[in-house]
Amino acid sequence: MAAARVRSGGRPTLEEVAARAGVGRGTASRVINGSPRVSPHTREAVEAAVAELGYVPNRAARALAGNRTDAIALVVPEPETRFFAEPYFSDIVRGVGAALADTDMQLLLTLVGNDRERRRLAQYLTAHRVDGVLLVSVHAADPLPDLLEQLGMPAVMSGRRSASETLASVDSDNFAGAGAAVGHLVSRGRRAIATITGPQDVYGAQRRLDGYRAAMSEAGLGPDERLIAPADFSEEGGARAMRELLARRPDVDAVFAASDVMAAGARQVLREAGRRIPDDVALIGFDDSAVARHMDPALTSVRQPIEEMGRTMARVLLDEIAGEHRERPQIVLPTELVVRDSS
Amino acid sequence: MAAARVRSGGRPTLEEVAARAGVGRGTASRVINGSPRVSPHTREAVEAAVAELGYVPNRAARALAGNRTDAIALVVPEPETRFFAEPYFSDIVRGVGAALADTDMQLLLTLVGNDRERRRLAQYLTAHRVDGVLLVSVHAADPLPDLLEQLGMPAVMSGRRSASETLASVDSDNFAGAGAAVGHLVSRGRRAIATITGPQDVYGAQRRLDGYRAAMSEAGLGPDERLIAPADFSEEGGARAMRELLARRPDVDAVFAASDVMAAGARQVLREAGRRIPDDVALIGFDDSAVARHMDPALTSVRQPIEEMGRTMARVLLDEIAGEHRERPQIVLPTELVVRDSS
DNA sequence: CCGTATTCTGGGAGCGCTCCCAGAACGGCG
DNA sequence: CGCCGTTCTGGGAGCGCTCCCAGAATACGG
Repeated sequence: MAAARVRSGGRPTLEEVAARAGVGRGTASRVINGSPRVSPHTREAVEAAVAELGYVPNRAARALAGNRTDAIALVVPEPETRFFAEPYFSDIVRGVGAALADTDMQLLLTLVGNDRERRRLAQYLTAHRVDGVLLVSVHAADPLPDLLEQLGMPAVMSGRRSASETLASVDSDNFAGAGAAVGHLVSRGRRAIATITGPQDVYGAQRRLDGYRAAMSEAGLGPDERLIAPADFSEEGGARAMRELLARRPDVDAVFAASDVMAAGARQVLREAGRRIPDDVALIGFDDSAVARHMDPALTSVRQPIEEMGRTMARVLLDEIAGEHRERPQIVLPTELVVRDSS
Repeated sequence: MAAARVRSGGRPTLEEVAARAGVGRGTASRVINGSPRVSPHTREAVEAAVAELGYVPNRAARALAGNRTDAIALVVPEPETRFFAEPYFSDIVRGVGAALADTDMQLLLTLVGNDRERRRLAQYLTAHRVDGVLLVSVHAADPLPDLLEQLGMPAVMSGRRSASETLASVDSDNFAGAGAAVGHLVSRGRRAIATITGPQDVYGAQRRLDGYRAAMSEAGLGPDERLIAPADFSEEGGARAMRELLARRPDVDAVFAASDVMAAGARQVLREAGRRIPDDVALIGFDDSAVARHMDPALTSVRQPIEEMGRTMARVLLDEIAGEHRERPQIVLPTELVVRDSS
């Protein structure tokens, strides 16, 4: 006759563990949370009881009593097709997951759409549903980062909004990556090296252009604005930009596109114009995505250590939650040029 | 001086909402949970108080008191590179997210590795950390589904383990998809139509082969086992299989690969063998991934409605959690042939 | 107009845990 | 051997909510 109504799916409670180990609830709690102020003998007894009973702490109770949730949110901008595209999303998730594996932190996935939703989100996040927030694909005008900062919620973003980012961030070295791409083209004897840029309100895209410019002047290939065509990270945008470049500088012999997808668009146009890759025009992309590997010819591309970025973001966030380093680290991870057939 | 220690980041509690509305805690709770047993007048008062205070219920307290978590877990097999690859993961997440957007269910992302971890996972999941589980990329021998079933935990999987699946599942019509691919090839006048299969312990891969076989005999192209080459969904596997096929049936004039990635491997081999696509050999893949769109020539492929699968999985799970339909629905969503240049 | 059925409402109990305080047990020193 | 400091321990209080039970308010029939 249901002496005790089945609590929580019949799982043992801390109290039961304590009783079994012959100690008090407080002591059992101490052992489970790794407090040092427990005698070895007692500790063993509690640990044995935990094992025998298959005790797993109730998260909700913990969260309620401890005023924390042991959960972090990965906030993903839903409308951004780009972020969802290979390889970004999967790899970030994989990296974050790896960093969290040894922790008992949970990963909450939160898809948000427009700015209104983002504001509402800030409220929800603070209503103590998470201990910290991972932000990806943040635009310069995004209200969320500042909101989180005001609320004092630990947060780390991938990429930065500007050179003087106030939140903790993990970025890849877009500047050096672009430089390496241009350097490689130069070393292959290319002179009329053009670039197709990403949207300039994305800091990373800015840096790729900066890197291009710096490498060009360093190579003594003075600035020629006709070699710079703006686009928006899309395939169609890449194609359009390539057409412009061809019109303005028909002698172009290399193109550095700030994303693989734009490179794919450019390739299409080059092919239609009868230019052979890499013989007539060398082509380099950015991201080292599946698109690059399967393009024909296989695309040389600048690889970002995305999985490692995810891992690093998670680690930085965990530190921040633990109350360490209040100095908002700005981490920049190296990029790497992956040379294939297109250059 | 700190009359009340800042609770929960200073957020209002139900009690405060109730006080402000001039009602009891119970009544306030009823309004917030949409109980009908509240007078319209009272309801309005509470709703006003909620709005003024910006009240958001504390999840942990709710979970503890209500013995539910309002959270579901998406369990992702970590070692499986395939699942993480385009387009599966992103699209499933997107679909699930969309279905959950109107709910206040949270999405927990759980990456699991080997079987040992999976067993441990079952324990954690039951320790009432989630109300339900979404399983993707399940193998025939996976212990997790049965574990969840025993524990009575609501669960839905993508794909099935066999024809007689006991858990709720959402699958795509692999059989019809394969049939459509073969039918298309036949209608283009191909006769020596080969197939490169996926691992046969994956039910979906089985069904694709079944669909191929059925369509072949229907077209009067009797069975020829030499036209069937097994592989493992990998690019290298696809290449190997293609070499076999070329050796066994040099007259092959079409290949249906059970995944785009395998098709990419096959394309490589065909090209090296001097066979033109589609002139000499037509090629069709499965998944309609980015790889297909960017392949040269663009790959004809069978599209699965992955995002919709995600949405459907979430909906079925929510129903199951709500206690509806205990009959474990087996849903099969239609596939669609996307014809491009390779066939 | 009263009794009874029917709504509506307030608040006690309790979910399982952490925090913290006070008391018990132990140790070292004079 | 007694005193005080230190370590260890038990358990009360409380986190914010839901569940549920009585009691209050209202409605209805005779």
